Amino acid sequence: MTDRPVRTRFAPSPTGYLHIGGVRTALFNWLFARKHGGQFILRIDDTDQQRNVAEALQPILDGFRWLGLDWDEGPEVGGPCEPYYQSQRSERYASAVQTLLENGAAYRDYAKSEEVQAEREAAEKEKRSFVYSRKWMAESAEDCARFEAEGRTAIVRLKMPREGKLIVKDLVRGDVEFAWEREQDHVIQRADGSCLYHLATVVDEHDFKISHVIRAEEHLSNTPRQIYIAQQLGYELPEFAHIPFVAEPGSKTKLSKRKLEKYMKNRDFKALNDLGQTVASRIGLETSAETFNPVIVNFYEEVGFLADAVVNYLVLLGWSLDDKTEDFSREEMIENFSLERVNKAAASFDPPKLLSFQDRYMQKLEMKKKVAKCVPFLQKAGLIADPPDCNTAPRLTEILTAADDRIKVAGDILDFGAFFQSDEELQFDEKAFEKRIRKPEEAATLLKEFRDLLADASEFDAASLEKLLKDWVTSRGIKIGQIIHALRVATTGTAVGFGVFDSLAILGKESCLARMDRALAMVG
RNA sequence: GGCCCCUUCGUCUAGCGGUCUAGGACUCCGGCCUUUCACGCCGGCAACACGGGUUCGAGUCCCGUAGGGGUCACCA
Repeated sequence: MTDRPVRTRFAPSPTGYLHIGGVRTALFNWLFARKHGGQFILRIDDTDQQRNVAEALQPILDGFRWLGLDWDEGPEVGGPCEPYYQSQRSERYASAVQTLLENGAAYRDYAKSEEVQAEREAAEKEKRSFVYSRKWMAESAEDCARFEAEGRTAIVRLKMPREGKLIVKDLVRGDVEFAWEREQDHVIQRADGSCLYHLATVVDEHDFKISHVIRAEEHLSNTPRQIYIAQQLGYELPEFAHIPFVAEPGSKTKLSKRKLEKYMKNRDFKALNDLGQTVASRIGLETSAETFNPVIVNFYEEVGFLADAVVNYLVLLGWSLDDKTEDFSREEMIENFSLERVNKAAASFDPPKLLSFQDRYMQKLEMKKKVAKCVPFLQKAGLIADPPDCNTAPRLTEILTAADDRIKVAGDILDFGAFFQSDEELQFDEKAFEKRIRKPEEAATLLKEFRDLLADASEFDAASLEKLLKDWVTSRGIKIGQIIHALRVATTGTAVGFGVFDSLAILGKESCLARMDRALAMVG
């Protein structure tokens, strides 16, 4: 470990959405920086962006904000190392290329891409590993002139060592050895002067004074060339930590946003997705599989997950403290995080486990906050006014109290839409109505009898109603099951939900009677 | 295919030579609770990839095999 101030970074591409695997990587960077009192920096990889960057970046920044992963430097907040957008840093890259050229660590190459491709194929055919012949390498101004006279244009390649080895010291994996002869003369600058990723990354890391490069393991094999670039530029090397990637559910393959169709065949993934779709359709959210699915973090926000639950789940994907602790507050996470305890093997994304964290966090959430989380969903569904009137909070509190653990994500409040609809609007679930009201012989009669009893009730709280019904059931000589299901369907429209007496009390006498009358009328 | 990485219950993991008849969590399966649903509670199934070493002793160290994965761009 160096004694440099700790500075970590995450470099999202402005693609319009935040990938869950990327978030896990960002989280580890953030945690490490916070733990060591350092800075967490966001750099934007927008070099090959055709689209509107600001627009495509917004969901990503929103995602980070929602998760509570604050960045010390980067877009919107600025910082001493501006600019943080790669597209604005081309001069820095170009000057680094110039230095490399002057050092002899890079050269102008006049080969046409077909020519290099041909060499590559020939090598493949002979089953030897490909090494560029450097046939069109310009070593002097004369060479350049000669090649240019042939109508060729130059790109810049790294002049990589062709013997010896490099040991990459990795904080997660230990020492990893690479042979230089396997490395290629990678292109670092195109004919049009634009620079490539590896060069840009190394320059940025130096300019931003990044002390620890914590990234997914797919970058491990890129590390030698980056180290070479840094060394040739005279940069102090950062520490490297290659963390395992997040894998597909039930597989070790890297989780990707492109393989949704495959994931949908996974029962658990599909269930999570369906949950999201249900909420989305109830709030009239237009969704496309591209931008709204469980691989994308914004999905969780839209559906009403708690950021703390998502983060807690994610931190345990590839990291653990001990053999039993699973729940961590943000402070505890920061306090306990260490790269030494990061695993080496890929961890697959497991929707049920995420859901269980969400359940637990929701159960712990204080009522006031729960109410606040649910309000926007009711508004978007058009069930309450925006801004809410003064009845909303108390009523919602009553409902949430009665609903208890049944609200797993904030969007689940829409399961109880019946309490916000007018008596006339209430939709009866056809199947439930058939099974509980129309089909049982006595149901309608009993419902009518109880309705009249209810009409005379003086107390309309849950406890009184329960006593009322139970006494009546006893005196009438029937079982509670013969009336209670019909009662639920008649008043809430559905066969499932929280306690019937709570339901009646929340609805109030007037609504109960109106709804029961409607139901009875439907039986005919 | 070359190079590199990885390998404990279905999944996330604990385990850093004896405390492992391998622990926890999620899932799953029973049961209890119960007016439905959910929660909760109790119980259960389930793993050291394989083969060699080293050692008095190996899930833990070494080597090999197999399997999985990553990477081999004028993408990032």
